[in-house]
Amino acid sequence: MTSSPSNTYEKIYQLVQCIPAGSVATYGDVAHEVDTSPRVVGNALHANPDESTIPCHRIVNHRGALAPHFAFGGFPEQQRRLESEGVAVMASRVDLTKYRHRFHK
DNA sequence: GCTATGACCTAAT
DNA sequence: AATTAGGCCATAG
Repeated sequence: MTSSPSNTYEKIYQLVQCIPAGSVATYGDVAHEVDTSPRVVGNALHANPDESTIPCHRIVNHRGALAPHFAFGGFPEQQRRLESEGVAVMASRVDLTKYRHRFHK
C-alpha cells in the first residue's frame, strides 16, 4: 500500500472535523480511534492551529476541560464557542457524561 | 539516528 | 486534594 508516513495527523484532523456541533471528544478517545497516543493528538492540533478547518474547541481532556495551553482566545473564547454550539460549560468544564461524542457504535 | 519536547493519561505518593 | 513520576508516540533539531 502506498501509505504516507505522516498519515497520523491527517487521521486526527479528519476525526476532529467529524465531530458534530454540540459534542465534545477527549484526546484519549481520538487517540484510540487513530491508534496512537493522546500526546500525538494534542501535538497534531497544536501543530495546525487552524480553527477555520479544525474545531479544536471541541477537543477536551479526560476531565472535560480544555488544555490550559489553548493559544487562541483563551478559556473565555473557547467557552463562548462551546456554548454557541449548545454545550454548557460549567467551571471551565463540560459534562463528558453528556457531551462526550462516541465514534464507535 | 539520537535527543528533546509536547494542546495528554494514569497511577502512586 | 495537590504534586511527582512514568508511559506513550510523533515531530523537529
